[in-house]
Amino acid sequence: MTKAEQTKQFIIEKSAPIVNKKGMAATSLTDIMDATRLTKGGIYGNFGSKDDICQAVFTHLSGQLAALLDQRVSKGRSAKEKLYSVLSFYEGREQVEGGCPLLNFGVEADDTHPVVRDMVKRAILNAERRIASVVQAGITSGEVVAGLDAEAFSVKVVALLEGAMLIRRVMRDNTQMRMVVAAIKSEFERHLTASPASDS
Amino acid sequence: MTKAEQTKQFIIEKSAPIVNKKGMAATSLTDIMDATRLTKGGIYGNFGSKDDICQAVFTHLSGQLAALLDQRVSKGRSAKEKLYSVLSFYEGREQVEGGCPLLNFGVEADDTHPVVRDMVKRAILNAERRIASVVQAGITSGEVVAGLDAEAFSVKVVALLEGAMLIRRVMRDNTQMRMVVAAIKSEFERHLTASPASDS
DNA sequence: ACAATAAAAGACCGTTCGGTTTATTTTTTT
DNA sequence: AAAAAAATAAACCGAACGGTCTTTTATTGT
Repeated sequence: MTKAEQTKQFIIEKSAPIVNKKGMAATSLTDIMDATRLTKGGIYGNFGSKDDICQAVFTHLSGQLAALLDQRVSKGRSAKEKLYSVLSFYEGREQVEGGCPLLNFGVEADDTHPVVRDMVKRAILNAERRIASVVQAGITSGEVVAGLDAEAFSVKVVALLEGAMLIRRVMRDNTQMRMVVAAIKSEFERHLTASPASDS
Repeated sequence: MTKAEQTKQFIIEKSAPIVNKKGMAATSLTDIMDATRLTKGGIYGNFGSKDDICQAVFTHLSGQLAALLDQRVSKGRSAKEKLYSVLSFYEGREQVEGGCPLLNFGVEADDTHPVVRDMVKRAILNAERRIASVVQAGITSGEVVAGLDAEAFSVKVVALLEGAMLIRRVMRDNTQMRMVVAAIKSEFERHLTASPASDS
């Protein structure tokens, strides 16, 4: 990795929590200068504009999130384990500093930044697809009954979790998140086949 | 209503859609001047700061939202009618210009503005209480089975709707909102008593 | 080690920001 | 209609904004 690439990555990583918390528009170049201990020259030598930095930050955060979730999915050996591992990720105290980037960037971009809005759109679809794949694999393997609509279920799960993350951030309390996760588990379990080889 | 009160209300109403869309920090005095066709003097004679305007805007928007929802609730004659009337409100194409103020202000304020964050917190609790009351009344009247936990159900409904509103705004498509509303209805109906006097 | 090259520093640009102040106009009260 | 009060206009303030450009400092290939 060349020096420029290192610095670019460094700027992204140092800026990410700030942009995720304060928002793209409200984050100033001075904020980024303070966080990186770099001057404007150093920053604008690596990025064309503040907007470029913000987009790179979102790509970084959503990629990081996707990697963490994929890891959870691959860790589980059954659909139930995979789903529950993902849910425990959300139930646990805040994964990404500043909260869910899909929520943060999505709300800011929806009316002001079509490019980022489209990036968020894709990220949401990926999140839904991740859940739907787990469920669908469970149906194929016979672990989950075919009556569960994988698509509809994944939409519900993502909407519930995003809503719960908003509530958790505003309330500064994750009891409602726990309730939501419990409700998802309960609904999922209603659709498990009564097979003998089920654990826990 | 005195002239000052009129002007104040006028500024709030003209600013509301802008602040709701762009966010508090990203909305400039110039934006508000353009929208109201007033100059800085006219605005600062009625408000102490931009922040005061933003807070008044949130109070206005959340109050308006609460009134619309209360109206829906009072319109229905049964718990089912009341709930479905509320759901159709969300399912229908966008009630407040710029999207749900709880979502917009909540996401912006959570890390940057404790005062507004607290206002959003109260608004969310009110929204949950509204749903819970409808369900609880349904249980009391015998329309809904006692097995349905009114509190837990209302948390789920609010989280689902907020998540669905995020998705709708980002996607610019409300098929997922429709799926979410359908899922809420389906779950609610599973908890209706099998009484004879049920309509539709 | 030493050029050639890449990267970062820091002064500088015009613009816009939120907010203040004074002067003027418009309401309201008497 | 006159006096008092309230509301608005418009010039003005310093600070901060995003972005550019030239100079200085590191890095890199040879």
